Amino acid sequence: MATNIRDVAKAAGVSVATVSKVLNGYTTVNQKTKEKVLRFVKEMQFQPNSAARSLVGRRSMTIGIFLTTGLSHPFFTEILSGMEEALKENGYDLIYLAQFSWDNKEYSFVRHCQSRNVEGVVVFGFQHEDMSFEELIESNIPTLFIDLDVKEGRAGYISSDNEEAVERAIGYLIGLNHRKIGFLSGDKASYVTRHRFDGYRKGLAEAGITYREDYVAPGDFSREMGYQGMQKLLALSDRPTSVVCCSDMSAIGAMEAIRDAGLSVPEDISVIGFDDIEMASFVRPALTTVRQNMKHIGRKSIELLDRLIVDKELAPPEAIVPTELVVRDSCGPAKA
Amino acid sequence: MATNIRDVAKAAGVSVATVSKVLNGYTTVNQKTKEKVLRFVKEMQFQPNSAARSLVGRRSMTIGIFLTTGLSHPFFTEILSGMEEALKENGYDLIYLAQFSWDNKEYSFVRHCQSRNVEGVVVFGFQHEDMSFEELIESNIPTLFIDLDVKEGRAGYISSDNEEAVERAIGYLIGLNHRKIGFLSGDKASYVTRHRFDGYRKGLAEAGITYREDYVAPGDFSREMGYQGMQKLLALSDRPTSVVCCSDMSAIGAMEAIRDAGLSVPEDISVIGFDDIEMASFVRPALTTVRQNMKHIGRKSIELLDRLIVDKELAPPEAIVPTELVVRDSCGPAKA
DNA sequence: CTGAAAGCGCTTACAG
DNA sequence: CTGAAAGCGCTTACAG
Repeated sequence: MATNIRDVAKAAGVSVATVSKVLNGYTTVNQKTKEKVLRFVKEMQFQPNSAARSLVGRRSMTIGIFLTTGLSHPFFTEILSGMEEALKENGYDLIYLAQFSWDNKEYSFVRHCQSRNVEGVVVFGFQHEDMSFEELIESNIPTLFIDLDVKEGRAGYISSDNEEAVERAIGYLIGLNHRKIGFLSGDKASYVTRHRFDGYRKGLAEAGITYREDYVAPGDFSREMGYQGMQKLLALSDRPTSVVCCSDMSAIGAMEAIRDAGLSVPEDISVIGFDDIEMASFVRPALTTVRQNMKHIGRKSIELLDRLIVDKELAPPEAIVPTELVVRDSCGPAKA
Repeated sequence: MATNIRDVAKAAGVSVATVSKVLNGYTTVNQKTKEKVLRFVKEMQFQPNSAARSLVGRRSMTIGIFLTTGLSHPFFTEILSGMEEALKENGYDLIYLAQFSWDNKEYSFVRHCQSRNVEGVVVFGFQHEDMSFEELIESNIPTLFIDLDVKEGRAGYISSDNEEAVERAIGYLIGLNHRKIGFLSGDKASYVTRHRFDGYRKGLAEAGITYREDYVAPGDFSREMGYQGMQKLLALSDRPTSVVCCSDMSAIGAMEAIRDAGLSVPEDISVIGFDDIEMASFVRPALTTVRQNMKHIGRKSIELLDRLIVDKELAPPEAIVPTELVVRDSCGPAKA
């Protein structure tokens, strides 16, 4: 049906081996021959069968993607758009191994990758306790974790600079004379939450403010838990005048709780979000938040993975991406 | 490295052919043999190399996806989550052919599909005028278009019932005594806009209302154009008391224009959106809108495609998915 | 019911 | 510089 290497060899009057060599950039082939072959390749729109190629041990040029959340995680969308660019630039296609599910113990993700001849894997949405990555690490498949600090064998990771981000947010609030600053936590088990919490403590410490446990409300990034967490903070006799949240969604929930308590943002309480999702600029007051450069993270994750794939000796990378504080209308000076 | 069919054949003490046969469900193999083979397959976690499989003409179990928008289209996210389920149920993996770009004339998407041995393709985000689908149609690769009425060869499509949706929205407004109903158009060239416009005219006609060209504002689904389009409508001496929009984003833009003109929703003007994106329930007033069942569309698109792949004789499908009017706070009775 | 052999489309030593 | 041949891991007639 579709043209194969033999067709173009025949058309060009050379052997299959020669066509293969020009396709693979061997320098030993004569310039004239090379040009002739290339002409036919182009004319016949020949594109080598990737299955045959990977079968003989050549590169498959596919990267697998592995998510807890499914492809539809709102957040992942932006990561993807960054990945796309880098994928294209480096010649990869992206394969989503839909067959996999964690709960199926009979099934091995690693085996699936191998059966698909995937060259590398991006992993997103997992926490350490979710599972053991042993099999993946031992398989030696180049792997890049997003937002999880795995650095072992041929696996590295990339994440925002979560600690510095919150530290800076705290600094901003302190500049507005806040001293009573609450923290609306994300999922406790999560890598990013831990680092954001570290940033919180560090920011406080730098300003000489004593850490108060009751100023930290539990959460899980959701709007609902943001609402509930904020209610707890509001119930305090000596309640905070500001709060930094581990996600925009929970910040939005917090703002609702504040409003429902008859208070207002930012007059009574200042709130800072995290992520800068689209909605952050839509809510009223528009949310001041930490912008994560997810697009960059997506692009970089592919670039790092590519290097890991190409260079077998490369030490696993560890990339920390700067964030940006986007100041909008949800923070104001602390009430005296 | 990874175990192959020869390893399990050896372990089970049978020939490679026999292993292959049990793997492929041949009924000619002895029950005992079959069980033995299966035991080793499981024990050794054997998973056949998909490259070798597709090379011999067996199914590759991959579906390609083809988008104008990139994977990160906010809308596509929900479609994907529906696709995921159906992909899993039917044993496919999803491959995103990142290498492709429309502007590259040297490059053929069809050839890329062929070189990847993709069994079917889902196409999303294109309009008729964007390009010619000739090559794709002629290739006879089973194809499913989302939101574009291509039905030819082995290509079919799926879309929401756009016409009925707007017709019903109009009916709802008429029930609120509106007679002056505007239409905020989406991209003129788009399939969905055309059908929504048809629904608009039909809804009007059913209520015996004369169509007025000046009640139709141009747009492109964006917030900005929603804002501008609404401004045009507001400038009319005899302005509409309500407007149905071709997207939630443009409805949000329209609400801003109304507010900026010193009017309010729904007291002065009622507005209806389209899509029911997450933000629709966040804006104030919460947006009454047409909910598209994108998840169902995603799931169904894979199911239909699977049938098309499996049954070579199947006529190309055409699926129209019902919508739902989600009533929130952006519509009220027409002012007398 | 089972297995030996050919072949899918490529690449890569190897010989010339 | 070029090509014949072996082989990647599988499946499928075919013979037994």
